[in-house]
Amino acid sequence: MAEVCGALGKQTAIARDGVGMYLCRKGRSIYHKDNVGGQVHILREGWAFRFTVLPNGRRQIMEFLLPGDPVLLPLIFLPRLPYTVHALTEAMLCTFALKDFSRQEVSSEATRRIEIACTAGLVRSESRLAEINQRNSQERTAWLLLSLYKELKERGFAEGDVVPFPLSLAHVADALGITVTHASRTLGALRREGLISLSRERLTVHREQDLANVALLPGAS
Amino acid sequence: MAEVCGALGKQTAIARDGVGMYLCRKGRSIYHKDNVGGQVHILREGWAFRFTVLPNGRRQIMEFLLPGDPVLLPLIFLPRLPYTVHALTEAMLCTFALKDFSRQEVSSEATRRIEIACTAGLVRSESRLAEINQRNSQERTAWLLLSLYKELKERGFAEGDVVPFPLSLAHVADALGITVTHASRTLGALRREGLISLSRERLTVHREQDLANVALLPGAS
DNA sequence: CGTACTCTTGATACGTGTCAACACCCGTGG
DNA sequence: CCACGGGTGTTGACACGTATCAAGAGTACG
Repeated sequence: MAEVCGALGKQTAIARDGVGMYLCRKGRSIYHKDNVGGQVHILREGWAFRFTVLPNGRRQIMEFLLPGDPVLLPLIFLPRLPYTVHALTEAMLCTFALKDFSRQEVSSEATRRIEIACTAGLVRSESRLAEINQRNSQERTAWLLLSLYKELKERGFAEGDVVPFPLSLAHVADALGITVTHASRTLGALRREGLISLSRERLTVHREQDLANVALLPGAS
Repeated sequence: MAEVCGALGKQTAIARDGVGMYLCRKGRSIYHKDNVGGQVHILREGWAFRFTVLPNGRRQIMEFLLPGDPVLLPLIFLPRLPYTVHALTEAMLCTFALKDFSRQEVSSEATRRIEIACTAGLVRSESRLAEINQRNSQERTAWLLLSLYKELKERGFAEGDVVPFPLSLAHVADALGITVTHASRTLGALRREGLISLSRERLTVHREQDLANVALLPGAS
């Protein structure tokens, strides 16, 4: 279990004793909101995304999950969560039974790390409300691209200023709350301004600082 | 401390030994995002709200806090939070030092309750992204009024179909990500349709079911 | 070689923001 | 007591951003 808890920052986990591991096809479900007593996963390879579907049929993507991310960590504290998680690409997952996280199984120090990782993740996630809700579509789009770009770069998935980008326009649109059509126009504008390139699942950020300005991010001039 | 932990559901806390208690004027700050090592509060009386201000100057109100709510409970796990909390009305707060929550001070059962309350609060809060981002202004407004109404009713603050409502238009607008002007129009429409009345800090919901329909809430026909 | 899906682009309608003016309420100070 | 001033809510005219609908090009895949 030490391995699991060590992974809760943003590093890759190492699967070991008593721990399952499986491959999930692109587009398949990893967790469904009607599940109860699910397991906690760690995404070893590939991408996933967490979303809800509203009564009116619209889908809100809350978060994209990258290799190394825990999947639905709060399940440790709550028996069910109102989200569904799908694999965005082919994904390799390792699984931990919830009972392995009981007080008897983990040290007080490990519990503390789990609490912190879980809370920090939710706080960051909640902050997205402000990032999205108070910006127009161009700013939102720039914000999404830039935050994925920076995260991927930090984790060593970048080659120069190029990062993998398996999202379709529908994913971008549903994450930002705009239509596919408009997402296309907005991305087109960012391209035409020479800020980014985006093709064949690869995103290139040509002028990071300018993109940050468009995104209205702090640290921008 | 048993009292504190018992209060973490949605009940009112009872202040006791070693616990501070103070009055906060309307509009004054309860917690500022640059604080470190703050205290955990429970809102005994009055309302408050939690928000962030973006680099572009726009304010996103994340949540309104009602009597009985813990204020920034996650401070137990994280040294600082990127939110500011202001009193919306005159507010009575009771205060707990963070060290009172250390492992030595509280039982394992109480720790568990805190973890659950903290996580559940953040999950609900994160869900607001979908509620807001995927709805138009009329639906958002109906949703906000209805969720406050139902919450207040559950906690016994209603007299019939009337609940206290100390929010100004600016609060509504900043919570929903629309302008004050437009919030006024939207509320006007809901009034004209006979769904609600709103005056002198009192909200009346005349036809709850119809309001739920407008809000696109589940449980609506 | 189709067939379905994704992306792009255009024309148009609608929702929301912006700016401005004004009414109203309320606290303040003359 | 009244006059003033600021904050808040309402309404109108207009501009702009985004959705909708439709068509077509590009791409993946059987």
